[in-house]
Amino acid sequence: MESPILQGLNPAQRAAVEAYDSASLIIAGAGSGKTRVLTSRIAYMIQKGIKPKNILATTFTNKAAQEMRERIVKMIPEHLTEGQARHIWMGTFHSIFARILRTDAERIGFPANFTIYDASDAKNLIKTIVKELNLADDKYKPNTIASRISQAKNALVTPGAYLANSAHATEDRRAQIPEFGNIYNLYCQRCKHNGAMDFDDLLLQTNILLRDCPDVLERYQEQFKYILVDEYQDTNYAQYIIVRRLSQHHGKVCVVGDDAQSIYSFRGAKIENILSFQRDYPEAKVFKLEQNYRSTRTIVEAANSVIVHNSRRMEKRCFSEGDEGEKIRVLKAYTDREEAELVVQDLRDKVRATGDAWNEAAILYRTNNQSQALEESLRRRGIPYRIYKGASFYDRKEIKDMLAYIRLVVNPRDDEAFRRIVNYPARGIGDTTVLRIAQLAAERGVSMWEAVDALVAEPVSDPVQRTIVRKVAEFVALIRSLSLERAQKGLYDFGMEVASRSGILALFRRENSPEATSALDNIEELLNSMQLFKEQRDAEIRGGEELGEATVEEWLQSVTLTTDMDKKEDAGDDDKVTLMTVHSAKGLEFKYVYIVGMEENLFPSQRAAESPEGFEEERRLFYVALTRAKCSAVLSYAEMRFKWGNMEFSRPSCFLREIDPRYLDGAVGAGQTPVREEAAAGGRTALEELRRRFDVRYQQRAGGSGNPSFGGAKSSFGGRGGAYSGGSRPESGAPSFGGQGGTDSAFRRPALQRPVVPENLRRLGGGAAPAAGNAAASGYAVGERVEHPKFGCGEIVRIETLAADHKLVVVFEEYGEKTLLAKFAKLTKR
DNA sequence: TATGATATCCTTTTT
DNA sequence: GGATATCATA
Repeated sequence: MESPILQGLNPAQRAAVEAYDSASLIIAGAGSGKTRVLTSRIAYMIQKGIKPKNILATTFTNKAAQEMRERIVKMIPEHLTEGQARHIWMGTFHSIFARILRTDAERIGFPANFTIYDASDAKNLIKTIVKELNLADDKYKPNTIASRISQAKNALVTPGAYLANSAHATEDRRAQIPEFGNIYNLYCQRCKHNGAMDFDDLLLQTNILLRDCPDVLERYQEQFKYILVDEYQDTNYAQYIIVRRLSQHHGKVCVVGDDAQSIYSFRGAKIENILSFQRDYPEAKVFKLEQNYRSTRTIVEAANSVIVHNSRRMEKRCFSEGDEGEKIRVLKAYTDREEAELVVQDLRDKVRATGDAWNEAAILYRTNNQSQALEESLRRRGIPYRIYKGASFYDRKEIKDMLAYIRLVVNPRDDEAFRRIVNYPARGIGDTTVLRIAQLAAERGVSMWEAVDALVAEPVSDPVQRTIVRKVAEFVALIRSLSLERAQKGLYDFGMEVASRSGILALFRRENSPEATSALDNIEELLNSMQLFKEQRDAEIRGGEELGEATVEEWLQSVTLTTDMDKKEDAGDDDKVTLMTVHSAKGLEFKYVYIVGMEENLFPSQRAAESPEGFEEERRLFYVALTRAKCSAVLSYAEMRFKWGNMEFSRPSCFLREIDPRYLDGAVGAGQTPVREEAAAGGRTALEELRRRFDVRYQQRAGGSGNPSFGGAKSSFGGRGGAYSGGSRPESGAPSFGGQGGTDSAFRRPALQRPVVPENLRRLGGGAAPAAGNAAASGYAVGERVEHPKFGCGEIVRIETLAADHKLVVVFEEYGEKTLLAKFAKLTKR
C-alpha cells in the first residue's frame, strides 16, 4: 500500500520525495510546495526506517526548522513522537554547528563554554584593535573592517592564509587599509584568547575542526547519513565545504532552492553553489517544481516576465493554474509620506471590502528606514501592524548589559563583556583604569578578568591605587557571587540575581521615566524567556528525554542565535498588517502584498546596481517580493523622498517597466502627463509644476486647511527649522518649493532646491524662473582643482545638486575620494 | 565623571 | 533627518 505521505503530491513533488536515497537537486520555484516536499521527504525517510539522528537538515531560520519539525511529526505520528523528532539535526547552519563545536571546541583551541560574539561585540573588538595599533579610525572603519573579516572567513581564508597572499595585500593598499591583514590576525587571536567565536567563526571553525580532526570528521560523516539543505541558493562557501566534507563518502545530499531567489550575496552567499550542484554531485537527480500553488496567474506571469531579464538562470518555467486574478496596480505619489498614505488607504479599503483579516496584508520595502512613514500612516488610521526588524530586542542596551553579566559569569575570559559592565552601573572604574587593566592583561597574557582577579589579591602601597583596587575588588566579588548563584539556582532565579545584584534593576527603578519603565519591561521579558526555556526543557525531560536541566550556557546560546524573526507570533494577538523588508519576507506569503519605494536608486539600490551581478540580485529580490503575493500585488513609488535629510527626486524603478504590461492595470505612470512636459506646456519650471500639482491636490483633499499630506505641520522641505526664518510662514498653507527653480536638468539629476525664504516666493509667483538649479549654481565645476584645509589638494570629479546644497565628489591626492557639501566644505580654488 | 553639545556616519539587505 | 560617537565643560 502506498504511503499516505505521497498522496496529494504532484508527479514532480512525489518523485523528489521518493528519491530520498540519492543525491538530489530540487529546484523549487516560488510557491511550488517546497517545504511540503522537504518535510515529506524527511517523513518518508523516517517511515522507511531511517533514524532521525542520522538526518541533518539545515534551514535558513530557526523558525523554519521549528515549523518543519512540527509538520513532520504531524505527518507520521505513528512513527515519530515529538521527542523523537528532536533527534533530527534540524536548524540553521549556525545553530547546528555551534552545538557541534560545543562538544569538540577544545580540539581546536577553544573552550567548550566559548562565547558567541554578535556583530556589535565584533565591532567593538575591532575598534579596540584599531586604537591599539594607532591607526586612523577614519580609514579603518569598524563596519568596513568587520565586513572584510566576514568575507574572508566565509571564504575560509584564515589570517595566516590572508597574510601569505600578496594579492590581498595589494588590494588592501589600494583600499587604503594596508594594515587590514594585521587587524584580521589580531582579531582572531583576541577572539581565541577570549574564548569567543563570532557568527562566521561558527562556520569557519567547524571547517577547521573537520579539516584537522579526522576522527571528528569521521564521526559526523557516520552520523549524518543523509543531509538536506534548504535555501541552497543562499549558502556560502564555508557552508558549501561543510556539506562537501560531511557527505564525502555517502554523497546523499539533497539540496532545495531556487536560483531566482538568491538574495544574500552581501553576506557571502554564492549562487554558484546551486548553479553548479550537478557538477559537484554528478550522480544527483534533478527535480523541478514548477507549478505555483500560491499565486494568481497574473502574479506568476508578471514575476516571470521580470526574471527573464536575468542572464544567469537555471532553466525552468513557473506556472499557475489558479485564477487569473487582478492586475498589478502601480500607485504613484509625490512624496514618501504621500506614498505611505496612498498605500495604507488602499490596503484598508482592500481589507474592508474583502472582509479579510489585517494579517492577510503585508507591506514590503527595500530598506528598513522606509517603515517610518508607513508606520505613521498606519498609526494615524488605527490599523494594527507588526514590524519586523532584525534583532531589535537583543539590541537594546539594557538587554545587552544583562547579557554581558551573564556572559562574563559563563566565560570570564570574555573581555568584551568585561569592558561593557566593569563600570556599569557606574562604580567609579574610569576609562583610565580600564585601559590599565587591559594593559596589565596584555602584559601578563591573560584576560582582563584574570588580570583583575589576580590584582586584588596583590598588596598595594599607593593609597590612590588602593581606592581603585578596592572598587575593582568589589566588582570581582560581585561576579564571584553571581557565579555561585549560577551553580545553586535555577535559570530564572539566577537571572533575577543578576538583575538585582548588578544594580541594573535599582538603576531603572530609581528613575521614573518612560524609558526606565520600558527597560524594566524588557528585562522582565528576558527573565521570562529564561523561565520559558527551563519549562520547555522540563517538559522534554518529562517526555522521557535523557537531558539535563536547562543550563545558562544553553540559554545564552539560544539567545544569541535567535532573532526576533524566529519568535512565534503571540497567539490571538496576530491580526496585524506585516511590515518588513523584502529580505525578511523570503519564504512567507500574504494575500495582499504592497511593495513600496519602487524607485531607481532605492529598488534597485544604488550600490547594488553598480555591478551587473548586484543588479541581477536586485531583480531577484524584486522577484521574491512579487511572488509573496497570493491574490494581489500593488506597487508604489514616490517622485520625491527624504534622503539624508534632503528631499530628493526619484524616478520610477526600471523594474516597473520590465513587468509585461499585460499584467499591469494601466501603464506605468499613466493617467498623468510627465511633469516635465506639462511644465513646458504651461511655461513653468518643473519644480513649479510639481508645486502647482501639489497645491491642487492639497486643496482638493484638505479643503485648503489642515495639514497637507506631504510635509505635515512641519514642512518637509524646510528641513531645518530656519527655513522660514526672517518672515512669517506663507499664508497659502502649502509648503513652498524652493525659490530657485531648476531647469529640467534638475529632474535628470534628482535634486530639489532648498526652500523658501519669503522674498523668493514672490519670484515663484511671478513665473519668471530664475535659472540654474544645476551644478553650475554650486560655484564649482567638474574638473576644477580645489584645496581643503584637511584633505589638501584635489580635483572635483562630480557635482550633484541637492535640495539645499551641492554635493561635491572630490578626489584628493592624499586622501582619495571624498564627498563634501559645497556649503560646508571650506574649499579654496587653486 | 556625568552631562550636554557637537561631529559623523548613515542607508541595502541578516545568521 | 536621526542615531550614535566623541568632545568639551562643569
